[in-house]
Amino acid sequence: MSVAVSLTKSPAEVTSLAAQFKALGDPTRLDLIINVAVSAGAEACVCDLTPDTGLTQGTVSHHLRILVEAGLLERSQRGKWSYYSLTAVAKEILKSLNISQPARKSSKANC
Amino acid sequence: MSVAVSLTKSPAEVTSLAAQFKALGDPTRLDLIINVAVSAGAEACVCDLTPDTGLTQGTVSHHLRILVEAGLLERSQRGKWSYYSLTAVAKEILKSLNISQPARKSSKANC
DNA sequence: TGCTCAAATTGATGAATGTCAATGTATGAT
DNA sequence: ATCATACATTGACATTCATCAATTTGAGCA
Repeated sequence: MSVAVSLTKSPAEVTSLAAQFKALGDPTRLDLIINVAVSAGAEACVCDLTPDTGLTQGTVSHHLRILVEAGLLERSQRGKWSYYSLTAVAKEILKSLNISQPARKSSKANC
Repeated sequence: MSVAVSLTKSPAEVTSLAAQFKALGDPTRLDLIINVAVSAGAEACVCDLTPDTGLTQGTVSHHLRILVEAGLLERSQRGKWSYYSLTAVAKEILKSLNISQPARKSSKANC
């Protein structure tokens, strides 16, 4: 019998991990994630996130979709607004990067 | 005076972090990093890494260069061989992913 | 029923990326 | 000096990607 215990990831795990890294590998998306993390209630809507990026609303929506598909953000629609929040995976990653959520932050709602 | 302490990253830090995530965001490169991590002596040469990828030697060399430029791998040439090993940053990231280095691993040297 | 606003989607475009085949470079052996 | 080996680099090509402008969807309100 083999006593060797593999500490590596399975091919499927590697693929999934790489996809998450890829999603975080764009400065705009990493910034979006961080902005969500430090937002009041740990969630933010597109209209709050868009101005900081200097990009078009459509482009920001596009990036948010990529982050959702990577399993890093969750979308919840309330009324006309879409609120994005961190998934457990994203929280884990940010924690290891020493990006915690502040006790409180001014909620600069724009919409 | 402001009592608020920013827990976010500076723009430069975000850019650098995103670059590292981007480097890890390719399945081949993530696989290379993991293979280096689990190699005997925590280092590996191109001829050992290439067969596992199923890619051309030139392509693997290309990916390794990207990982070096991202600050995730270090290159040290000894004789005809280039040995790649993890940087401190890469070790940190792998540790948070629960990818540790095994106590020992068969060194399947091909060259 | 319209109207307004937030967000998503579509189509287009230029830039970046992954890959290979081929070539170049440097090191060690004969 | 010549040759083989390990690796890096170059050029080409197809694919993916980030972005914008414009349009569409969908929800609440007058």
